[in-house]
Amino acid sequence: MALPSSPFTSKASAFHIPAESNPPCSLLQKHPSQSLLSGCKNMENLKQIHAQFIKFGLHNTHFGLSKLVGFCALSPYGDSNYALLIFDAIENPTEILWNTIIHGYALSSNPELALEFYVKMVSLGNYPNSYTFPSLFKSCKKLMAAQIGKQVHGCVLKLGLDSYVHIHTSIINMYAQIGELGHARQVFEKSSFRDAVSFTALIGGYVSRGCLDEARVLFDGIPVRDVVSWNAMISGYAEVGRFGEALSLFENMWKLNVTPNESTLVSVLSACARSAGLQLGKRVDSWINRNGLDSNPRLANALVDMYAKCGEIDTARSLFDGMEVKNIVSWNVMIGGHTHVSEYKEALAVFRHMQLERVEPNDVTFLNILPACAQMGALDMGRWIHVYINKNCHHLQNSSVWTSLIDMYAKCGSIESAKQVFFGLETKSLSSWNVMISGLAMHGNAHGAIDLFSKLIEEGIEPDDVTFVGLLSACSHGGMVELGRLHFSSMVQDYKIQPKLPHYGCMIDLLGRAGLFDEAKSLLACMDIEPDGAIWSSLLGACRIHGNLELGEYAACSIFKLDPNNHGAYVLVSNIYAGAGRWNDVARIRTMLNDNGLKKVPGCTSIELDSVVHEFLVSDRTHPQSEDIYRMLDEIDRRLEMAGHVPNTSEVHYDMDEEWKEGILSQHSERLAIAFGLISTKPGTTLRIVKNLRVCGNCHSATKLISKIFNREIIARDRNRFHHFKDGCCSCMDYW
DNA sequence: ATAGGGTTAG
Repeated sequence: MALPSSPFTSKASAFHIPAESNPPCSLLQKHPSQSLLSGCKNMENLKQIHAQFIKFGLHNTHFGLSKLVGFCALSPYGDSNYALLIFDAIENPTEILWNTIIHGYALSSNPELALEFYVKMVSLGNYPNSYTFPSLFKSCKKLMAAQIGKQVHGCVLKLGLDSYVHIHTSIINMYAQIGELGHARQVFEKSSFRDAVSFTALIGGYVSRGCLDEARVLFDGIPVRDVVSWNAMISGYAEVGRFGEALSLFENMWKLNVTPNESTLVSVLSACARSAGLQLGKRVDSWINRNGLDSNPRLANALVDMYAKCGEIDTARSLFDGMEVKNIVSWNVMIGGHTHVSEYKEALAVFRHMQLERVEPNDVTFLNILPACAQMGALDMGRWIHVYINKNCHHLQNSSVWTSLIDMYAKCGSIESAKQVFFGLETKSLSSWNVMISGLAMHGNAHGAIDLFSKLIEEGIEPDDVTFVGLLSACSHGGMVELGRLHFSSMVQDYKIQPKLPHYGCMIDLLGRAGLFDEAKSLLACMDIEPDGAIWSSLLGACRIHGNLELGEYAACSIFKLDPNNHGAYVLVSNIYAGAGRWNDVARIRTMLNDNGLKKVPGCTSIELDSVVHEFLVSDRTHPQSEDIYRMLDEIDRRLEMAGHVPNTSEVHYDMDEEWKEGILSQHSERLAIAFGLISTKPGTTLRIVKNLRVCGNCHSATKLISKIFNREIIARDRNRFHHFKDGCCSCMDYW
């Protein structure tokens, strides 16, 4: 096999190469150390190549140095400090070297250094040329420095360089992205040549302002469109949620045989993801496979996201599991995918996996994982994230993360920690006020929620509809009829906020619980939207408390029209019949339930221990420590009995609560979780449990006693609210 | 040899 001849043997040695002159390129391009640069993927490698350059004397040539500096300054694998090190050692850098360094800084996260170096370059007597200015405009754009940009534009005109196509386009791009669309348009129209690139630069300005129709007119006017023009338009439509137009444009592009590239496919898959476009998404997937692009990390991420958002979580998961290289986006995609379809346990598992692989989470990770912690009551995990953020994210700008943290603490039962985060915030976003108010409401601290609302008003912040949901639910949980009415009418009259379903829901719940059925009915009658199942359910619940048979039947019928399989409604209406002694009707409902084969949502309670969430179903024996748990259950029963607790077995026959027919009361899921908590934690530790259904009356009174007997604070979240059990009492004052 | 437009997760 013939080896390629070295440029420095025989023929090459005929050339005399002076140290400071540029040798013929043809020779150097063939040199092994030269071709190594194009395959260089990290700085270690670069330093070896640098050594080779020195060995062959290339470090004395501006050509060789330009190549080295170019890699260090421009490559994503480079290192601008190393570039500067080489650059500073050069006695008289050429314009090319200056341009390379300036370009490198323009691409970096410190684009102001590009401008600094430009000033230095000129002050040392070098002349900027057509290669210098595009980097300067890019820097101005990144810095949003309109004034400096205009000054640099002035320099270009003075030097007569404005007709260079690269400069011309970078000026349009700068003005377009900096909010000076008029200037961009002017430069564009004054010039004699307009190609796809300059068109697209201008289009970008319209797109970033959301002016898609103006952008489209320009796009349609491009003489010869290239793939980037298509991408700009497609991603523009996708960005503002005009998915149909984004996707039909993509179909057009496909028909015209323009080959999509990575950017096109990423934008299209994201549009599919956000518009449930599974069919097209699958076609794109198979195209990606056919063209061997399936190992492209960005495309793989986009595919996982698309499948997850289109409901094919299992396809998404198997793609994710099969990915050889996972980056932070991959993990976030996957965690978000599970959260999106309410698979919170899976989301937490993926996050734990990510921790084990030592992948650093970022703000998007937190925004995806914190709601899963909140849902599952995974307080330890939530705390870990909070500590992590305090330790590692000093420059966290994303206020939503703080809001999510407050929400997580509140929903995990740690309202004190929620308050600490909230009051520690320097700037409080409206959402942070909102989650804090709802959090206090959830915990039954109605006065706290109402006080906080007053504070918000005092600070001159305008509340929104979400604020009022929290406020009204506080009134409802606290049974504050007068205040509820007041705030409801103030919302409409003073703040011009149209009540939505949740607002009506709170009011009807409030009025119903207080037995004010006439007022509840007239509110129902004047609603401008159809009441939903939740509203009828709270009315039905109120009817049960007050034994209102007639309205209860009506509410139940309304629920069955909307949702014939609503198990809870059958139970409630049956309880109303039982209370009125209408045993035939009780039996009739029970038969209906059986005949319809209605499956209730099984009651499930979870408790977190050392960042692991343990879930229990009624009479569950699947837990590895089941034996110990049941031993503890017996102990609890024994001590409850000693304390005089009488299980309400006589009522079980007719008072069908939500865990009706699920067997022995003392094996309800919350009892198992509490028993597990008691044997797994040190005496005195607060137990936090999360139940998916409303807590039953029996367990409620039992838990009150347990808190006293075992001297434990027990914080229980049920479907509606929190119960803080302490010293034999519950914070809900038996009102839930 | 160094220079222009579009790019993903919430």
